[in-house]
Amino acid sequence: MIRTHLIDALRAALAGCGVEPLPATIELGRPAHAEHGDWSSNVALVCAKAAGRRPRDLAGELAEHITADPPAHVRQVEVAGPGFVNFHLDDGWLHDVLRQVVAGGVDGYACADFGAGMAVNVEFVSANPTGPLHVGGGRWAAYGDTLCNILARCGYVPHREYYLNDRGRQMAAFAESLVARKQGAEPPEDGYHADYIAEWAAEMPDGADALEWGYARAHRDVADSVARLGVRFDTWASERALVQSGAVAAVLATLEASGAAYRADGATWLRSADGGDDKDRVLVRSDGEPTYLLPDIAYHADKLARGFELMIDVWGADHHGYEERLAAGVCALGNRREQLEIVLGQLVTVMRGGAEAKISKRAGNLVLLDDLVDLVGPDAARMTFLLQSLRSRQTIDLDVVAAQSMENPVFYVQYAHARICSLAATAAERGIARPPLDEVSLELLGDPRELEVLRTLHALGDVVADAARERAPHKLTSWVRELAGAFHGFYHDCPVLRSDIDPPLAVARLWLAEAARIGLVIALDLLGVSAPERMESLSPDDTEEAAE
RNA sequence: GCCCCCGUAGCUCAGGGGACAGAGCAGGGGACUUCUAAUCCCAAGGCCGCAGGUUCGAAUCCUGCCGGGGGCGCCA
Repeated sequence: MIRTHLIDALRAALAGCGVEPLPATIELGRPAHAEHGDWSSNVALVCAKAAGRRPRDLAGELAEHITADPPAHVRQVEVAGPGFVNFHLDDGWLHDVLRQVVAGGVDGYACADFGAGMAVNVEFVSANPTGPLHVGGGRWAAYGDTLCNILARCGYVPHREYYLNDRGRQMAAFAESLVARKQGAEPPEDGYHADYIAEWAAEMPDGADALEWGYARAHRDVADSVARLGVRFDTWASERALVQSGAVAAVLATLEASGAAYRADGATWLRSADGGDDKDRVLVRSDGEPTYLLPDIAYHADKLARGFELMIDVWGADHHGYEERLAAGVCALGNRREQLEIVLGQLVTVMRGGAEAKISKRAGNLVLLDDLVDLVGPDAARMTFLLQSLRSRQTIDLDVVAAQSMENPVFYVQYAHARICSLAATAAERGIARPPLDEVSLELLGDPRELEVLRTLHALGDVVADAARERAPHKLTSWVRELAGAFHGFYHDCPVLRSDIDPPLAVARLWLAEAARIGLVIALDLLGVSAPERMESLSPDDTEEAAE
């Protein structure tokens, strides 16, 4: 809105100054420092060379043009620094933001449509169905689910999928380990030695097929664990079903027929080196068994066959080397490289008792996602995973997390929401209703705290869009913490229902709080964190007890 | 040896071409006759790993080093 108007004004000014060709995009940003105005453009710096003028001179001409016929809310246009054009606006543009937030509401504000209905398959977690989910799996669960939420808000149609590697060597080793424990024996050397195997073996009915029973047990366990984080998969895709349907064999035949696969040394190879990989890779071993690669290619072909235009796979960084060979296989089937996008996340390191707990299900010493959720609750657990970029490694020290769970940023944000609800409830008790927005004197909102809330709310649309484009949900986490901070500051400095506050100002502030509530709910919903109406888990008494 | 990620305040991390680099936590000092102090405010804390390069402008992009993590199988 405001941004488009300013950019249009800049474009018109550039044309008026005889600059051509006009730049394809004109950047407009919010300066870090208040004295640089509300909005700022570097367009004079960017265009100066092509326009044959000094940046500050060009900026000055632009400022003159715009000042002659300023867009709505523009109070002053000035040149600053090396040649920035800075816009100083009146507060009205922020009052417009309040109106936009309220008009859009939880369902309509900060939505985008650039996804254009594209069907996107997002595959995440996909841990082998041979045991409960490790803490690290929670990172992928929280990330993938939130990414889907954000994509949906931008017009994509996301589909949450979990790929079950439900056949092959790992499943066999898992079943053998269950059988061994059931008989009171040690699992095989390369089997699963973690404690849960013994527990599950004890649950397993006599005469049960260990592989089938264990598979179902693990599948259910994983589904329950992610459900506690609010994650529900649309599809649990089965590798075994893919093999049994003949899809894997069909893909192999297609690859061989097209010459993308060839036989050598008794094995069947994919010409992945042609597709950007370091070297060719084995599809079928010389003993006739397929490697993981072949079913994976078939699986991704299957996703496309199901109508998805884009596949986003969320992988741990330890699978990094696998990306190019899979892409080579997918492309060898005639698909475009852009249809497969791999998001690599750095692994979670789990600490317990001062030592690193291993991730391997086989080695034991497992720290489960359920353990973390038991310890801090689903909201804090999910927020913890969403605090950081996937690019940086995350260390979760269970001892620290437990000790500091009350300091988790999630409560800071939830408290802001609870305060707004409490404010609304008190207003209702006192019979103070919010009149329709167009009858409210929003121009009374001019306190820096009030304006900061509105400025932050304005940014939400950009934050959501950026988070979707960059596959970076943590940007939303950062934003919602900012909004909560802005609201807490407002709440502290700007009384609403106090007797010395004039009714017109009180209702304007009530509407401001409502707008903040809408922003908080949008972001918390996207993050998959609850927005409670009151905070009950910690009373002041508990604080004192906790301090003892 | 090659490939990917990271290195920013004491700690955990944002920022990933734009102006004087931010937040939380820890530590120091202050604010509750209240709409919930799970809050707010002030002060302090930085060769943005190092060295070059590109640019009007580099924490940000490029190259090379150093340090940490991960990966380079007819394993999964």
